[in-house]
Amino acid sequence: MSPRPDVRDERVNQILDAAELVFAQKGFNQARMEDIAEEAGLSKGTLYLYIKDKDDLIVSILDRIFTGVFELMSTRDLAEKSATDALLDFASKMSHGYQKLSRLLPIAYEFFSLAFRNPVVQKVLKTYLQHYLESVLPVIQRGVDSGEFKEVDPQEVAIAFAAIFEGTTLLWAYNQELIHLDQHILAGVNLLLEGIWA
Amino acid sequence: MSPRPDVRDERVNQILDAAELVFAQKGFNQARMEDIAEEAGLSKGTLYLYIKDKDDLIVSILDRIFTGVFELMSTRDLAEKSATDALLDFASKMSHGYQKLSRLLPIAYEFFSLAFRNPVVQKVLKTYLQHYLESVLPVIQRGVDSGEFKEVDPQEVAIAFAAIFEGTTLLWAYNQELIHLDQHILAGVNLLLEGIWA
Amino acid sequence: MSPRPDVRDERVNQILDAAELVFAQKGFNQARMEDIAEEAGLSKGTLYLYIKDKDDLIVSILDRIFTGVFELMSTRDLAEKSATDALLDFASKMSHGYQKLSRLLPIAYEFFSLAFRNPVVQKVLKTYLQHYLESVLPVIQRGVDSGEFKEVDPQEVAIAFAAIFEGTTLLWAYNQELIHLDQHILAGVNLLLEGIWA
Amino acid sequence: MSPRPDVRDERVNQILDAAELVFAQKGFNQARMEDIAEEAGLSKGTLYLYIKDKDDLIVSILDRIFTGVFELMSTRDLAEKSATDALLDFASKMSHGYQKLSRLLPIAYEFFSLAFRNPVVQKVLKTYLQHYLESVLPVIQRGVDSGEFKEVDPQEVAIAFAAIFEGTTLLWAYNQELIHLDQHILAGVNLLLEGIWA
DNA sequence: CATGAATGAGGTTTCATTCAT
DNA sequence: TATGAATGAAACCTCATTCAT
Repeated sequence: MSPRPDVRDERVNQILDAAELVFAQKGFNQARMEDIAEEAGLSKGTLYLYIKDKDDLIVSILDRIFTGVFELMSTRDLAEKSATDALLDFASKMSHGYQKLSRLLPIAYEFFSLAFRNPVVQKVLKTYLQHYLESVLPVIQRGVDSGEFKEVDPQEVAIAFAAIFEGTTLLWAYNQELIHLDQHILAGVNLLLEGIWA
Repeated sequence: MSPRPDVRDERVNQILDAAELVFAQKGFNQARMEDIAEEAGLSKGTLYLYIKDKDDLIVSILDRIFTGVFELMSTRDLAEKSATDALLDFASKMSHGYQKLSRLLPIAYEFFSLAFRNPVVQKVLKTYLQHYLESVLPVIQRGVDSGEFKEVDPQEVAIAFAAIFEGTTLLWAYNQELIHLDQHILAGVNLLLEGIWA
Repeated sequence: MSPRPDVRDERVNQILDAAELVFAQKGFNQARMEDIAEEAGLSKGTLYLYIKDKDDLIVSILDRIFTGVFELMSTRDLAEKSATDALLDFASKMSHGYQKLSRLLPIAYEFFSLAFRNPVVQKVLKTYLQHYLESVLPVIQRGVDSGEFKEVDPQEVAIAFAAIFEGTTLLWAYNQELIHLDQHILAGVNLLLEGIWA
Repeated sequence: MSPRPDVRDERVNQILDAAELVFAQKGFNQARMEDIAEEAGLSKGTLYLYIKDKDDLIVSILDRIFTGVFELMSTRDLAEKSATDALLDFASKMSHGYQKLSRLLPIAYEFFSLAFRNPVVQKVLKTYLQHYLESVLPVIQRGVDSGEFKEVDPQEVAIAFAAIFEGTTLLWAYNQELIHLDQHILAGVNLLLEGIWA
């Protein structure tokens, strides 16, 4: 309808794409706004038509990442399966998702570090954990209720699962020769499942 | 040779202590050399008598940390116990060690992030994983050999254990209200053990 | 020639009105062209259809101001009065005029400052003084010639009058609680008149 | 006593001298910090060891100016003279002082302009007027009390005197060919005195 | 051994101006 | 005529590092 289709969303994504790439390559502080502008195919000044400042890029990138991951964690279609299959499916989806996001790992750890002194970042991460638990806890509870699992504490199990995801990813991050992300996530998950089967 | 031969070591540790503190509080990039000097009770110029430059502090701090953690991982006294008890002991020691190092977590994640583009940091982290595996693999193997554990792949189990350590720590890092470091590490380890007992 | 021949004048005044307001509020350098555009209800780009550049606004505004003040200083109807009444009338008109222009004072002092390094501005101010003297000198001379005033130097008196106007305004500019513009201008003028009456 | 005599005061004055010069030549906004550094014979970075930021220079310069002018306005030795002589002496001192400060006039008017939106600057100017009145009012009152002057309102007279000082200076600022600072201040003051003599 | 004054390269951000639509 | 997206020069300020004392 409007003469020029709204260019803002396009530009913002263009800039966030570029920022992700440059941050991953150089780290947040070594990344110069000019690098990002160049990578985005825009000029330095144009960046500031669409973002507030450099820090703003952090929150914007986090938002985009988690929006994607939250969709990934949707458990709509897990209800019909056994708890075990639902967890395995979930694990498989997460492991694929993490692999696709792997280019963002350097950024991720920088942001984790930031979370210790930046309340906004901290909040985003807390929300992430919350979402995760809301997705997984009911499935585990269902397994316990149905007698498929032992009488475990669902929250402890959910956290152990999450630890396997995050921990394996972290190990993989610093030794990609020794660790194979989906294989070792799957192995870890299976070990946990062995531990909770009735 | 110099009048007080160990004034150097004393000063270096003084500086690294200060750097750890300031890095943890402000992050590597926001930390000013002047902050570190002040925290160390020295002057800016004096710092440069004992360190090469700011980047040098990263490697020096990592070295100090891992020297400590490596001692922690020594398995000298694990040989006489059952594999299960040995792993539980190990887990308990690690969980305590991590807790003591928790003030360094913000630095740790910054360094993980750095590992993606700094070969020296990467090497330190690889060595760490190597050390860990060398400590834990024989214990697991012993458990398998003695029939205490199922016929699992020791490396997969070792990595799952490490993932529990690192992953729980990471989760704790961003939600210390929900996660209790040693309780949830212990829970995770127990779940894994349940999964591998014969 | 163009469909609405005087849209240009209308737009230019629209822009100068906006510029006066914004300059007075923020000062010349803090005023952004965008602020002026917004205040004028136009777009940034449109401004440049009617003005050369930001500096051009200074001269245009000065021109408009002095055109107004020159009309104010017209002494057409002073000829029939006594020199004293003529001067009092003149003072009263000026004092009213200054009060009406008071919203422009912040700009005025910025322009005075500019006069020291901008020849165009300097010329405008010199012309202003010239105009003033041409209006007032004959009246004073008439007062001397008619014996209404002592044998004073008309130029010295004219300058003292001007100093009272400008000086009181300046004092008022930085203490509007203590100084009341027309009251203190009138008081000053009366003191001067007392000094020159024969 | 101390190995290096305190260098701070020296540097600060060095910087303020340079800033006055550069501000007077280019105006506050056109003056680049680098210009000031160069003029001061220091490096850009060194400036910031001694001043907070560019704005800080404004207040510091004002402070230095007014400290000087306040000393000028001291009326210690005016008590023994007739009120008329005291005022003439005062006027003469002020006129000399203004002439010496004339290089700062471009700065002064820029600061006057600033006063409209900067409370700190406003306060400095108000204090200045206060000081002035405290110096001059008692002298005028004495003249009234002794019968040397008519029954005038001392405050109105004081303000008229100040207006003559400030107004003549302003006129001189934009036409130094037509106006001669001390001659025309003296003339103005004499006219006022003629007006108030009993 | 220790100091801290001085340096200056480098990065973020702003904003006057242009021009395709 | 009017727009507003895009540009890029320019300037403030920081801070790691050096070196004379």
